[in-house]
This record gives sequence, structure tokens and C-alpha cells, in this order.
Amino acid sequence: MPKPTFYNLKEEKKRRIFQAAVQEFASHKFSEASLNRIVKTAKIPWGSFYQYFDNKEDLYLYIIKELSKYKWDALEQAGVDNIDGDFFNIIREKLIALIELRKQNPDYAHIALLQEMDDSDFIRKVRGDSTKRWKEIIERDKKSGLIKEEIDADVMIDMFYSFLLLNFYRTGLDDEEKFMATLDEAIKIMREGVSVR
Amino acid sequence: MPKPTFYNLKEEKKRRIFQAAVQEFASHKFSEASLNRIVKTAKIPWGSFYQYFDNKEDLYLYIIKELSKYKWDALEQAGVDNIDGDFFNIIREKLIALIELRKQNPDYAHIALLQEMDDSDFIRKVRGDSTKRWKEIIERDKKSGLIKEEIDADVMIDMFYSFLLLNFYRTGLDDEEKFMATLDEAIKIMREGVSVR
DNA sequence: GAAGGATATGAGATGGTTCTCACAATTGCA
DNA sequence: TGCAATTGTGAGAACCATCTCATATCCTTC
Repeated sequence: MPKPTFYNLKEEKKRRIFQAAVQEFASHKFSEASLNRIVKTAKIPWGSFYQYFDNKEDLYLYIIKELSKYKWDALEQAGVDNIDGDFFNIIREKLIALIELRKQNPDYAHIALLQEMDDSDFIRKVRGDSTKRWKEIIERDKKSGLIKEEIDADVMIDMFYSFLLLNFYRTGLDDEEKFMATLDEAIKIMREGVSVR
Repeated sequence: MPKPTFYNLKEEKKRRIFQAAVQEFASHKFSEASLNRIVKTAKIPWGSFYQYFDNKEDLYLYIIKELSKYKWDALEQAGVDNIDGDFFNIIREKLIALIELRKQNPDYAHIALLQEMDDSDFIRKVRGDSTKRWKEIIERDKKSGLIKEEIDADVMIDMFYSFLLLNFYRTGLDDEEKFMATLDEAIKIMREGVSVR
């Protein structure tokens, strides 16, 4: 985490550093992000950087934490957590909220995705385990007779997660409609299957 | 592509360079692979490398091409292309053959995967469009009444592809059984859906 | 306004990368 | 064998990365 010196900085300077880091981490995965560019963009001297942070990892962790805070705040405000509906409805609503979020701050969303795609050991450590909540929802849906008892929740989440990862990543900001259409088709397939009965 | 000088090399030396490159590209994505390590492992002087190849990209393209040749040869020998069955059966058989291949040469398979995960512009250009064949199979299955007409083949392939990518990637060599179990569960979900009818 | 701790600063240390080039060695052929 | 063409060689150029450190400057408090 940042050193006290960083927190003592004037807001304007803190913001400049934060913005520069976000910009860099949004356009390069962690391993390829350059402190050189960050300090240049933020217009702070090299030495200063090490007054504020221990190293690149330190900065990255800080940025990730801040963006995560921002994301959960926004999702909470959108009231996404108390939707009644099955697994698919909830995930769909959440994605709509995330798309909205991305519209306001494309860089923020992009960092989260790069983080997922980057498979370095360090990044793996950072990646949280967010599947637990989804598993609970699926089990609940099984109990209420919406989802077949014999379905493996882990596989189901895995399918959805990998699908979202690649699609959200590939789809630019521009093509929200196409993303939603693809998503709905995928939900249909997972709900009903592809086989003719 | 390699310079003529490379092809004129003695087999032993060619093999040494090829092996060193495979080893490096199997353990690092393209952008992080180091020529330094490659020439060291291959035990060739720095200058020699540039007698054989234009640069790192040139070497990488060559390796990819060779491995692709190897892969298709092996799949053909396994007689994977003339299986009668639906989309899922064919893809399942092909994966079994690929797992076999990976057993013999883990590095080769790993390179193919790193290639898929690496999203640099250069790598994107290299990535072939292998979805066309799968689309044909799905359309055939629609005609023969196995798959619902209204299913979007692109989305179906996308779901499967992204699922495989992440799972094949995550699953080590050790856990073939678990991978197959997960795969079969995913096929079941895509075939029949998760909803209770 | 002087003292002293906190902060700012950027040159350069250090180590990594790709790639070049002048020359040495080897090979193939007349 | 002798000459020309091909190939081998490794030191180092050029660049870029992270990180340190001695010194300058600012800022607070008495």
C-alpha cells in the first residue's frame, strides 16, 4: 500500500498520479506497464514515485483496490443485489450495470479485464474468488425447482465466466447491442440446451 | 521465415535451436520471451541468430508453423476427421486426440495456448480462423434434425471455445480425468440445458 | 527568522532487452 | 592448393526498464 507521503499529497497531485496509473494499466497488462511512462504522464520526478510507493506492484495493488471500491459502490447504488430472479436474471442485470459503469469509465473496466487475462503469478494472487456468491444462487435455484438438481454448479459458472471474459474483452465499447444479443443467446442455450427433443 | 542459412544448418544444430525456442515460448508469452535465453540454451552465439532469422517475430512464426504442421499430422493420423457423430462427439474425440498429443509433447500444446491467451496485435494477426469448420458441422447437424434450427452457431462455438480455452489452460497435464469430467458436464449442459422442464 | 524534519529532485547505478558489425574461420569449387 | 563466398563469432551499441541516493527545497514550529 502507498506510503503516508502519498496520502499527504495535495488532492490535485494525487489525482494526477492516479489517473496516469489508470491510463497505463488500462493500456498495458501489469507485466508490460511502464513506470517510466506513468511518472512522465503524471509529471512527477522519478524519485518522487518511490516516496509514494514501494514499487510497481504496490501502485498496482492500490489502483486495483480503488477501482474495486468504485465498482462495488456503483453496483450497490444500482441496487443490483436484491433482484428476485434466477441465476441468469441476476447475472444479466449485473452485466447491464457493469456496461453502464464501463460507459462512464472505460479505463476502469479495461483494467479489471486485463487483470483477468494476465496470468502472471502476481496477478493470480490478486484475483479474488468471486464465484462463491454465484454458487449460492445456483444452489438456491436448485432448491426452488428452477435448475436441475444434477447440474454441476462449478461447471455452470465456469462456462458462463469464460464466455463473459472473452466476449466482454473482445467487444468494444461501441457494440453494446451485439454483446447483449450474444449474451441472451448464450443464456438461452444454457437454459434450454441446443438439442431437438 | 528463416533465412536460407538456417535451412543449410546441420540437423543437430537446427534441432538445438528449435528445441530452445520451443522451450522458451512454452514458458513465456511472446512479448516476454527472451532471445537472450534462447541463444544461451541453444548454445549459439548472438550473431549467429541473426544469420538465421530476421528477429524474434520471424523465429516465433516459424515455430508456430512447425507446431501447427505437427498437430495436424498427428490429428490426421489419429483419423479424427471422419467420425460420424454430432458436433459434440466430434469435438470430444478431437480433444481426446489433443490430450494424447500433449502427453507426448507438453511444450507444443502449451505454446498453442499461450498464443491464444496473448492478445498483442502481432499474435492476433497470427491466430488463425479455425471456427469455419465447426460452423459447417453445426449447420449439418441442424439439417439432420439434431440441433435446433434457431440456435446461433457462432454463439455456440464461442461458448465452447472460451470454455475450452480457460479449462485446458488451467488444467495441468496431471488432471486429465478431471478435465474430461468437466468437459462432459459442459456438453450435457449445452445439449440439454439446465432448466427443469 | 532559524532549526530541523519532511518532501522533492534527477542523475546515474544496475541489469535487462534486441540487434549490429568487423573480423575470423570454414567451406566449396576451379 | 588457392581464392572467393559463406558462415561463425562475441563484444558492444543502443535502448529501455526499475530503483537509489546525495543534495536541494519546502514547511512547520518555536
